Amino acid sequence: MKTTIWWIRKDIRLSDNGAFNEAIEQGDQIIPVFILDPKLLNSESVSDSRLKFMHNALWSLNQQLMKRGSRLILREGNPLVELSKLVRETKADGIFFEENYSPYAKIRDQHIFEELPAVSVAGVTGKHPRAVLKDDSTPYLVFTPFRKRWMSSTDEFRKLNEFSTQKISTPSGIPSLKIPNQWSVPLKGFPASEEEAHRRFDVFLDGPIFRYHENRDILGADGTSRLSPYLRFGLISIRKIYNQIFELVDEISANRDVKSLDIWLYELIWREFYYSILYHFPSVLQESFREKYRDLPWLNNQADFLAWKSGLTGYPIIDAAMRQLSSTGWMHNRARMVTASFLTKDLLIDWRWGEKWFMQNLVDGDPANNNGGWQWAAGVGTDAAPYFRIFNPVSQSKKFDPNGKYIKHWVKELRNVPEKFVHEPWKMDAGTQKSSECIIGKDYPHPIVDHDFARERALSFYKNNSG
DNA sequence: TGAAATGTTGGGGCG
DNA sequence: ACGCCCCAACATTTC
Repeated sequence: MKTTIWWIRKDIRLSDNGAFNEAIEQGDQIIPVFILDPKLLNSESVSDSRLKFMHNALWSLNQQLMKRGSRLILREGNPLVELSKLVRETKADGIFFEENYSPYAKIRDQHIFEELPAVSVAGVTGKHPRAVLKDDSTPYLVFTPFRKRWMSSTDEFRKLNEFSTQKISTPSGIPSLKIPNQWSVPLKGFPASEEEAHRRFDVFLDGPIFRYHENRDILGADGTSRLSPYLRFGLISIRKIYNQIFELVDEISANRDVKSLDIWLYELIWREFYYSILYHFPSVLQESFREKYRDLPWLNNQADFLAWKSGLTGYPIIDAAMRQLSSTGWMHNRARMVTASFLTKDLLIDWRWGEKWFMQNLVDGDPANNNGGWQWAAGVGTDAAPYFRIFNPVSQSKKFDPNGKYIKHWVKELRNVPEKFVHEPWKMDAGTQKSSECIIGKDYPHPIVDHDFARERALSFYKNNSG
């Protein structure tokens, strides 16, 4: 009788789960365990929404396990200590888990490999970071060639390990924390279950994905998949997503345009790219990838930072996005770029401050992608936007929220402002301010900085301070 | 996955 | 009819 431990981390699902499958293959009895790691949970970069999403996901996984005659073992503490205890208690022969790429995870897992009979299985990304390298075996630093190499073979996505509804045998009497009832209360907007993840993906494939190219940047539209938190915690397998996409491409390419599918696929490959960057260059979590931008003398004005966080900058598009983030834990990707550009270029605040604030609020916050996005926006990372690419918050607003739908949804002070002024309300004359019940400086702030001035300031800041 | 500044072209008004 | 100017529209360069 062999007993195996399935250690659940960023793969909270049963279907197409390599580590789970391996544990099932090797063991007659399976112990599914999740370990609450105080090192991670007490970090400054945890968000309430993300924690809640994770709790919901674990609750839901436990329901699925119970239906199959098993249950989730919940522990709290140092993973090495807890796993060692669990091995002693259960006489388990092996521990199986999905490989993770963050610096903390790599070191943690290294110790576990040294002390315990542990085996890891790749799965966070469709392709392992070591599998997508230049001809000289060094990692790609630019997205487009990375993508081309990544795309050059996709055969490995043709097969999946679908998990049926078979029974799972789990021994009784294994000590476990009680799963709090609270964990069943779903997070608004993102109910966390494997079923919901698959439902969302199916809905997206059924239509929106074909309009993704035209709709994805429209802030007020529902043009994106909103799968990010599900991918973040592995409620759906990325390999399954690639499998379905490539199947769909084959199916329709004869008679329909696949451009939209490609564009969405590119976004997923950005995810692969940033996991690869973090894997090969773990220090990006502490400093700019590009050395010449490591010592920029950021202004770091606390009042400006507070205005940005609270959505009170006086630029409607920025404020709408920042309020969407703090009230829902999610922000449209276009808005992430615009707000990140504003913090770094217009306010000259250290990109790491913004990165941390996003981590503290995002339901999908993940170090690899969040860091990659911020370094890109600040112009200090791999394949970053050059520093002189500065977003204009007004033209971005006019372009991607043409009728102000997104702005008016999140910035109620502007609800009666005429369309003509919704992107730049400070241009309203006194009469219009009065009739739209939006006095600038009273009901809604003046812009905290003049963009034309800020743009020039940013250009000389980067130019003069890059070593 | 930018936007401003600068350059070029061509049509139309006008003397 | 012609030259001149203006400027919108588009293209290219620059930050």
